[in-house]
Amino acid sequence: MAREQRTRRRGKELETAILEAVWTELREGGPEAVTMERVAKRAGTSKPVLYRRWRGRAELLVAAALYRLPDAEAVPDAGTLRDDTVSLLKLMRQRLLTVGREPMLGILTEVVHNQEVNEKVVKQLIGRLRDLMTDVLARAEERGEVTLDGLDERLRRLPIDLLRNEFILNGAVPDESIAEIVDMVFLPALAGRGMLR
Amino acid sequence: MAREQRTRRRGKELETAILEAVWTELREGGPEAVTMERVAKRAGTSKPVLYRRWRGRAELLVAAALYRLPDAEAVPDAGTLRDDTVSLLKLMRQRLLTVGREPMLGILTEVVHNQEVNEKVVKQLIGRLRDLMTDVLARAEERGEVTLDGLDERLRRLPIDLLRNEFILNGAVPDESIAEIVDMVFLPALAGRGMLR
DNA sequence: TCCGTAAGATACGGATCGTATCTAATTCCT
DNA sequence: AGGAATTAGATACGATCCGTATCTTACGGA
Repeated sequence: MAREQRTRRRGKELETAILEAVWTELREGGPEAVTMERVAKRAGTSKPVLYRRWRGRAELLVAAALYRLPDAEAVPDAGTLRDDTVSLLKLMRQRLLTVGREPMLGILTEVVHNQEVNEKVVKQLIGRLRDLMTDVLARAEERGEVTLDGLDERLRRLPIDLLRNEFILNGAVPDESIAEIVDMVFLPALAGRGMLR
Repeated sequence: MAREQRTRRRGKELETAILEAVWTELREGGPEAVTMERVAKRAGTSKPVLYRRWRGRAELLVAAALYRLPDAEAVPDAGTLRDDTVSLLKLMRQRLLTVGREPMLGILTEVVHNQEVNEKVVKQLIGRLRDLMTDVLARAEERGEVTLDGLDERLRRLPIDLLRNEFILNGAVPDESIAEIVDMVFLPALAGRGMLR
C-alpha cells in the first residue's frame, strides 16, 4: 500500500514484498486482480521492477504460488501404508488449499502457454509429492506390507492424481474423499495387482 | 469475415454464426485470438451484439465449447469390460480435445462463481459420461464379467476422473495413458474389491 | 568517498474490455 | 399493408492492462 518513501528496498526484501502483494491482490480480488500494475502499486514499487525479475504475469503467479507453498516435509510414519497415504493426502490438501482453487486454475491457465513454466510447476507441485509417495511406499515395503515388484508410475501417482482432480473440480476435499481414495481405490488397486501381502 | 451486407441475421442464426466465429479464431490463432472484437468482426457483426448474449469472454467460451460438444452417443459393445472402458475413455478424450484445454480451464474458472453455468457444465461434461460408464458396467455384469455388489460412485467414476486429470494437466492423452488407466488401475481396483469374476 | 547497480517514477503505443449512443433493418401485431 | 417494437450493426469512448524505454536517484560495495 502506501509505502514510506524513506527507504529503498532491494534484493530479497523487495522480492518478498512483491510476492506478498500478489497474495494480497489474490485475496482481495481473485486471480484477475493480479495485474502487473496493481501488484507494483500494492508493493509500493513500479512495473519495471517486476519485469526485471519475471518475464510476465505467468511467471509472477507461479513465483507467488511457490513462495507461499510450505516445503513439503516428510510424511511422519503412521505405522501402516494406509495411514501414511492418508497423511500424505492431507498434507497435499493443505498445500492445495494454501494456494486456493481459483489461483490454481489461474496458474494452470497462464501456464498453458509457457512450456518452461509448465514444467517448473509440474515439478514443484507434483514432483515433490510423488517423491513423498515413493518414500511412503518404500516404508511399506520395508514393513513387509507390499511388494513393489513392477510398481509403475501410474499406480504410484494414483492417490495424488485423484486428490488433485477432486480439488480442481470441487475446490474442497473432505476427509471422506481422502478415505475413499485410499480405501476404495488405491489399496484395492494394489491388491488387485498382487502387491499387497 | 467479409459478410454480405445484404441481409441482417437474428436470433439463433446469428448466434450460431458467432459461435462458429469463435471456433474459427480458436483454430487459426489459438485461445488468445478469441477476443470479443475479433470474434465480432469475424462473424460480421459487432461487440454490442455479443454482449447482449453473453456477459463476457468467459461465458462466450463456455457457450462455444458446449455448442461444439457432440452428444455423447452410446458406447458400442466391444465384448469385454476392458475394451468397453477403453472405448468410453477414447470417446471422452475426443470430447475433451474438441473443447480444448484452455477453454476447459476457462469453463472451470467460470464455474467457480456461476451456479448456473456450473450445473450446465456438470450435466453436460460429467453426468453424461458417468451414465455411459454405468451402462458399460451393467453390460459387463450381464456378461458375467463382474459383480456390481457394493459398487460405489468413487469406483465408477475412477477412469473418468483419471482421464480428466491427465487432460487438464497435460492437454493431451495418449493411447498408452488410456490403456494404463484401465489395465493398471481400474481393472485391478475392481479385482481388489472382489468384483471381477 | 566515489561509482556501479538497481529502484522507482513516468510515459508511451498498442490491444482489449465493456458500455453508450445512434441508425436502420426486420419482425410482429393489428 | 402499415405502423410499432425489437434488435442488429456501426462507431466511439473511457478505462485498464500489457510490455518497454527513459530518466533520476538512492543504496551498497570497494
